[in-house]
Amino acid sequence: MATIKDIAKVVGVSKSTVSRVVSGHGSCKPDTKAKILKAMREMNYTPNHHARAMVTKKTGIIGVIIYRKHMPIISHPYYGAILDAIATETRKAGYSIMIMTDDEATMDVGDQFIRHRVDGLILLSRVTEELINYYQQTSIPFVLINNTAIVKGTTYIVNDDYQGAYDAAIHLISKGYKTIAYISGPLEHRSYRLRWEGFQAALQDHGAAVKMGLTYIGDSGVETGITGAASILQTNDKPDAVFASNDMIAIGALQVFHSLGLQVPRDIAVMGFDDIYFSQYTTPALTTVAVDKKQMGTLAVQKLLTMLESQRTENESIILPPRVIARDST
Amino acid sequence: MATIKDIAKVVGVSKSTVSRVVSGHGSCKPDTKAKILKAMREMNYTPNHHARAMVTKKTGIIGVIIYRKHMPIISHPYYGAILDAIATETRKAGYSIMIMTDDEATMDVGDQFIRHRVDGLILLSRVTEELINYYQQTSIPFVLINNTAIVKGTTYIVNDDYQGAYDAAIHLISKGYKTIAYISGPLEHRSYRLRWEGFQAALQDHGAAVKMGLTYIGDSGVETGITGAASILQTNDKPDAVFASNDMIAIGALQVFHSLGLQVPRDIAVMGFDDIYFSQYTTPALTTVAVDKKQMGTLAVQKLLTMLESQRTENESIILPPRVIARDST
DNA sequence: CTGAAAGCGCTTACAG
DNA sequence: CTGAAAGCGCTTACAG
Repeated sequence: MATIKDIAKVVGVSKSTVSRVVSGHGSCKPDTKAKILKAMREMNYTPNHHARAMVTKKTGIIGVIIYRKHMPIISHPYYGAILDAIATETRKAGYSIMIMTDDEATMDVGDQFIRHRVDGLILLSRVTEELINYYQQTSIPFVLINNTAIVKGTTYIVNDDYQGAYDAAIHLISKGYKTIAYISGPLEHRSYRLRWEGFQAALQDHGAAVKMGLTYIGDSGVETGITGAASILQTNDKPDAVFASNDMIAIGALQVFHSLGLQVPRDIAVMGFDDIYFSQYTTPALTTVAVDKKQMGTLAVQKLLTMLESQRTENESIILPPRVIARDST
Repeated sequence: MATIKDIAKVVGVSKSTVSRVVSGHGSCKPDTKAKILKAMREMNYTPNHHARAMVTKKTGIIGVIIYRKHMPIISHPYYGAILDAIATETRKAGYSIMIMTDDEATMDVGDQFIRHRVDGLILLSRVTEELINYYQQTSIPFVLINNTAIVKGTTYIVNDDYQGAYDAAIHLISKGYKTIAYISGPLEHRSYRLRWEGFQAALQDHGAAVKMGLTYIGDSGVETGITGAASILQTNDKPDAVFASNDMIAIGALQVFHSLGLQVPRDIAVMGFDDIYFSQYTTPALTTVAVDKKQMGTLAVQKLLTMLESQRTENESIILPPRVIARDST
């Protein structure tokens, strides 16, 4: 692989001069510049990023960590959509991304990123307080997306989960449902807890019209929807609607009802949360609360880039407004 | 950030000695080793990956490029699943991955990876002959997954698309369907072309029992299924089954039939290809041909790692066997 | 077991 | 406009 030194020798100039034309910093006489450019092309020169990173202290890499309990994760319809936005936005800004996933909330992926001296970090999902404290003391700038824990002094981007669930409940109530069951993801996670609280608040505010059915709390996957829906059906007080705290769960519920011969929404309505890609293609199409996943990813890199430019960490909390999408399952 | 030099000074030894204990190469007297380790911990030392890469000529990074026409892509249920396997397997081997996507089949993402001096590359999907030639002359080892073009001298991993489509047709025929329509992704891509050929071959081999319905060729997304299904329904000779060359297309078709009040599979059967995660949750659950996406990703990194260890590029073609998954849509 | 030296491929003041 | 020098943080023979 050709180096700056090789091409300097061929052209008959110093490495410094070659470096100047390669990087574009500093001036150079037009015709020697032309000669250098030509040699670069002929010798197939490509700058060594590591050498450059060593001296400039900038790597142009931003690390992305997804902490989550269960695989698969990159392809996950929620996080994957955020990743897509992150990939697009970083690329636009000339940065590269390095992605790591970790099922345990450990620090060794963080350690990897420190070794690589990434310019900044974006952390998704199960980011605990302990983890945040760890990253804070590494002094590398980071922004959080849909973090589990809130720690002050950090910049994070979340969806307004409380409001979204509140709105969802209102939607259901306005449709005339009287008994609403609730299937939830793990309440340790901020988002599921807020959804749960927002939902309850709405029901309390409309106590006369509606009552809470059985609540089933499980994991965040389809299986939870399956077992949850099954157990809900066994109560004496059968609900006429079920709210699932995410679309995966809702999809599981949909399947159970279908296999049991129940008609959705006639026999029982189903509503989800997140608006993942496939929710529009379920049968019936799923009513849900849309989370602006693209915006989350895009804003995260923009905020991070701002921090990198200004050389200092901000602490800003961005709470994105959700939106009820009424489709055919309610 | 503490360097090897800092800790050498504190402990009172040379950088060389510190380097030896950090890297584990070379010997060191137990108690000076202990002192060094202690200092490393106290000073929060983390090796600089770039400095190391410079001298060892190994970066421990493998680049992953997904060439595809349309976004989103990381979250794509087919490629995302492969990415998950790649992420898991590389991590297991102590490598990091850097992911880039490109909607145009250009070389500049390749250029980025050369700058980073990645140890190897995994290229997914729309990898044209031109692109492969380009990567071959960079002399960086790579393996292809589900590549568009086949170029000899390369290592690639594909699904046996011909056989899968053949088997799919047999499945449909054995179920007694008489007229089968076909909705296809772009035939420029090897996989769609082979699926198309395999399907036709099976029909020819069983000419007496079945005939081909309308063929609709479009893109690879859900919309193609929607427009394709709609146009198929307008033929005089209505099919009693439709084969979609991927699950996304099948899902689109399913939706159209549902919205038109047709019962699947009673009025018309639908079969897909790929077995993406959501296919098991459609209504009715989609009959499809499973592609071993996890295996594709895992084998790709294993093959690449072998090449890296042996210091030479292999050329091996791995054709994974597909498997018909009969569910409720046929 | 340990240190001095050279070098990986670049950039960045500093002179001229 | 251009070059010599120092340095980024490591590793790797080579001596001792």
